[in-house]
Amino acid sequence: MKAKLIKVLEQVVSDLISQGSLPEMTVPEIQIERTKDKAHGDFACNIAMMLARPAKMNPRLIATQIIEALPEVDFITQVDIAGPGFINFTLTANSAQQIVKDVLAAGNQFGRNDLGKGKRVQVEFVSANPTGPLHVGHGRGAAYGSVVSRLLMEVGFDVHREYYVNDAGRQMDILATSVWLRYLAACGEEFTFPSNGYKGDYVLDIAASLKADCGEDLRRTSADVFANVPTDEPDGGDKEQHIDGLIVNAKSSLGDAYSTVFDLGLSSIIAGIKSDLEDFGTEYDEWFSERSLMASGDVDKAVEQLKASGDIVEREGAWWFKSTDYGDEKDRVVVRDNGQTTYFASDIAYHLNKFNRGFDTVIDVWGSDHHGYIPRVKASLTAMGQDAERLKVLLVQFAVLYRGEEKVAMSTRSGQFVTLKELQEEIGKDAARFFYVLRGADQHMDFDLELAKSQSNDNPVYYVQYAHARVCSVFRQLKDRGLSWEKTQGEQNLTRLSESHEQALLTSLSRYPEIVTSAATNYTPHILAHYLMDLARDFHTYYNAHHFIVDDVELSQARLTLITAVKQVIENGLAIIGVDAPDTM
RNA sequence: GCGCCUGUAGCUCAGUUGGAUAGAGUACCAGUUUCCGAAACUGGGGGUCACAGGUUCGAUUCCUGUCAGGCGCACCA
Repeated sequence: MKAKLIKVLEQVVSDLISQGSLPEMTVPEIQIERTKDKAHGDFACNIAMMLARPAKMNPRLIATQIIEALPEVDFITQVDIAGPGFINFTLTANSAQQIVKDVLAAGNQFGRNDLGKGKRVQVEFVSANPTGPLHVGHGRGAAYGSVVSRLLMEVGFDVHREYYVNDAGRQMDILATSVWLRYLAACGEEFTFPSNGYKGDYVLDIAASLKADCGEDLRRTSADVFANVPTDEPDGGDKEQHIDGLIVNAKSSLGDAYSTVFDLGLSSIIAGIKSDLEDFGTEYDEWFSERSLMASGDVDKAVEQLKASGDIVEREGAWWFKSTDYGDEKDRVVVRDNGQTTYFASDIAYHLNKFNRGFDTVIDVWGSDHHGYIPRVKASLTAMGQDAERLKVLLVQFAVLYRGEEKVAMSTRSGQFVTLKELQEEIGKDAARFFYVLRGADQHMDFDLELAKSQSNDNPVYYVQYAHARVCSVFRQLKDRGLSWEKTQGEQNLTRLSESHEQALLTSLSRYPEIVTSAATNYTPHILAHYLMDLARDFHTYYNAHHFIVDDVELSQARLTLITAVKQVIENGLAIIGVDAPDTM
């Protein structure tokens, strides 16, 4: 309807210009928006005010001319001038009611469109290091990434969801060594656990299953394990050198068996992450391994390509990517002087790999602490002849955890954190997802655990779910009374929906497709969550003001038809967010 | 010091891409159930949109500066 109106107005303005009623000028893009206040009709247009300056005419005068020249439009009943020169349009009652039929006809497809035209989009999100279970900080990225993915599917993109597994590198060696040390302790060896090792309970669990698998085959004496290892930090040494020394000893004394420990640690943690995400309503199409990227030679190839183009040069024994040539603030090391490639080298290869897989758009969802990383990744893509604009990095700000007034410190290393699993068990998947998605991603978020736990009934998600359950309850009541809903009869009597509460609901329903499109194209799931709360409120208000099962059969059927449409839209919206729409609470 | 994000009601946050009298939730106060679920509804108070300039018909929104908070500035990942 909006688009139709815009077309009509464009025609009118260009006619006025050719008639000489308006001077020659370039006409700005015509915008139609929904009014905030019902007194201003349903749609408003500000074109008269936009034209006032170039035309050097009074905006109200221009508006008058436009209205006079306006042809009949079938779904508009009234056109007014208001304020400084707004043109307000009021819809006919018929066109407002049409939305109910549209919703019921489309069912769970209502809200979908083909804006994306099947273009392929990759969304990579969470991608936390597999060195421990996911914690609540990852939850926000998981909720955000998965809802953005679903929104993009809803508007017609072919979406590929991916988790990048950082299964290479030093952190993984620290994990493997931590597991082995816990295993040795379980075998009876006595020593002080390194301050920089992973101390979480999950490491103990993995060590226990290692012992169950291998018995004491991997046992070495603690004297051997700690031989020639620099002292740890608490003893006046360096914790990094201490743990690196332990890694070296682990690799040499275990030999081939080291990979047994390493792989058990990795696979245990990945399995845990997968099941935590699944429980959290977050699915993936692919788990992409960093090691596979190295094994395939992609990392070396990417580095060679950039060496050939002169973008990677040797300096002080290391190889540097000259990202300053592309606007970054400093150059970045890709191959260290010890010959090892950096994480950034893998990332260059990974992003090239993504682009080569033929995605039209590549989306990375990152924690905001990685924002400094964007220029160098884009720079590397540009250097390799790719269009860096195709990469969109969406930053998610941190959720700061509180227990009441007290801030919760989180560290994977010390093992003191609240896991995503724990959060789910405390407040449930639905509440957690809705809560995370309720705020804009670029908004710093305070997440008070006490509040989320103790007042979980006040969580907005229940408000929306309750609206859905209430509709279901009405239909249970209908059945109990031996009555039934006749869709055809209801649709024929939609003109009976004349109460202000009903008008408000019709307007809210008609907004849904625009909300989905806007949420998807702007990557802003929170506006969908807010919309659902608004719709639920409109429904609850209506519920309290009017009865649906009434003696007037035609009116009753019309109302039942309306609330069925409301139920459908709530279902569709909640499905995108990944929250259940229960029939009873 | 430089860069990114943020600053809106006591608190947590929206604000439809620059529009009309800045809105919700929560908290507080006062009300609403013989009737489809009160996890609901109705009403009330509460604001220098951090501050100062600028752009224009019009600024919470865009630009500049100042102040405040978060994060980042490794041959770590």
